[in-house]
Amino acid sequence: MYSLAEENYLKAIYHLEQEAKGEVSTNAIADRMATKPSSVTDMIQKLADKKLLSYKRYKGALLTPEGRKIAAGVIRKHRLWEVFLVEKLDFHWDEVHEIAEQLEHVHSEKLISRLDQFLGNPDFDPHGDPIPDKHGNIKRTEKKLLSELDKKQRGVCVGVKESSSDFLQYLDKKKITIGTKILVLGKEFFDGSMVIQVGRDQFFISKKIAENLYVQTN
Amino acid sequence: MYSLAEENYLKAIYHLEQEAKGEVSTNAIADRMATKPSSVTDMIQKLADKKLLSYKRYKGALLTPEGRKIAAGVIRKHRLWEVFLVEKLDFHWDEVHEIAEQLEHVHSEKLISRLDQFLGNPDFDPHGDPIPDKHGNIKRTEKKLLSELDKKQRGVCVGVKESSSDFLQYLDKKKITIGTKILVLGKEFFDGSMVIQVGRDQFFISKKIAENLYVQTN
DNA sequence: ACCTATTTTTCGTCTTGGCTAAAAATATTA
DNA sequence: TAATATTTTTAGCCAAGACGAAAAATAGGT
Repeated sequence: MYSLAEENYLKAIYHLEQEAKGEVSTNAIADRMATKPSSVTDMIQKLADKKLLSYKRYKGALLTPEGRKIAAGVIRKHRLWEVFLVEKLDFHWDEVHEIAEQLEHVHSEKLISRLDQFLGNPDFDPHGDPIPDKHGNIKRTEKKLLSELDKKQRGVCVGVKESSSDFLQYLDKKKITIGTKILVLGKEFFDGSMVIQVGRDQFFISKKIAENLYVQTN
Repeated sequence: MYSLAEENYLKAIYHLEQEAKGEVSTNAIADRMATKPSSVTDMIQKLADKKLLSYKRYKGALLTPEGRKIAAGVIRKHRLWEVFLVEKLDFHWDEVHEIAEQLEHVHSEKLISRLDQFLGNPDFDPHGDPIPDKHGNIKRTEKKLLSELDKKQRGVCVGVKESSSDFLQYLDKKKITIGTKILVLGKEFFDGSMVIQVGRDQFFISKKIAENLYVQTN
């Protein structure tokens, strides 16, 4: 059984590995966890002793398969609880993160498998992020950023890159959610802005919006 | 926001106050929490500083209204989560305690009020214990021990005193659960044993069983 | 290659919540 | 009431996880 602090470090390192592909630096971990580099060094040495990651002084950290499995387990729990909060307790998708941060540390294999079943074995969380299975494997989809689409292409919203409250509320206002179909009506190459169609509405979106919305094209 | 340790102390003291009516001794708290008296002294001094309980050296502890409110809040969460586990995730009532011990420390007012609503605002947990409302008030029922009933009296099972796994499994085997109607067919004054009727079955129960089963008579 | 800036680590310290051993207060019993 | 037993507190210590300051290693620029 791993401590809350250990689980949070593993999770953060897991995410940083995905984003950066390769060793994760002490500073990067400190930034993401809002802690100090010296604290990070302490902890990654401890996690290295426990064989959850490999670490050479000054060279950054890389999760071992065991460490990765534990991190994926925490992320699995986090995302399942988010589904629960949104689907069953009618929370809005921009208010579930903090609560899931707490729920993800409840230890019970049986609880999480029952929860998974209760929710209908969902593959994605309310933000469109994939939920690892009990072995830590993730079903990856071919998703791209809306900004990568060209004029007249269609896509289905499957997630967001940024998930700040402001951004999620913007999407809500525009009636964009997971599963929403989007058609690109026009694209301005000068500033990357677009005009898109959502349902019967047509409107303008900035490059910044388009670069933070994942869509699936089929 | 109170720490996990603080919440657990408050909860333990709350329960001991109910059972013993009056100041709670250092040793009693240490026993219940499987910790040492010296640790208890440290913590109750800390809680007294925070005005969550009143404490005079060598005289035991008594919760303040504020401390009692917090304790009741933790118990409310514990019991609501137990209902969730049994009603929604099909857990057996003898396996939910440990999980609820973890879930009860998740902090979110909104979560717990939504959960309450989702569960249909239950008044009792799966063991028949009352669930405090959001203000910490408990709806007490006139429950008595089965052992207090006389021959030919009827009662409805509303809870258990002991909730050991062995006992709960015994009840399960005998098809006794919350809401089960019980008729006392005979009572032996020599050893306190009884013959009771449950549904179409009639069987013998020992004094020990009868003293650990709460019933409501009406 | 050298000097400087940045990153990372080490070291000593802090807080929380435990513990043991010993001292102090209270309770009990002769 | 005096002696003893029990309970409670105090004091010093430990581990986890965080911090800042200073030292060490690496990276960059010339």
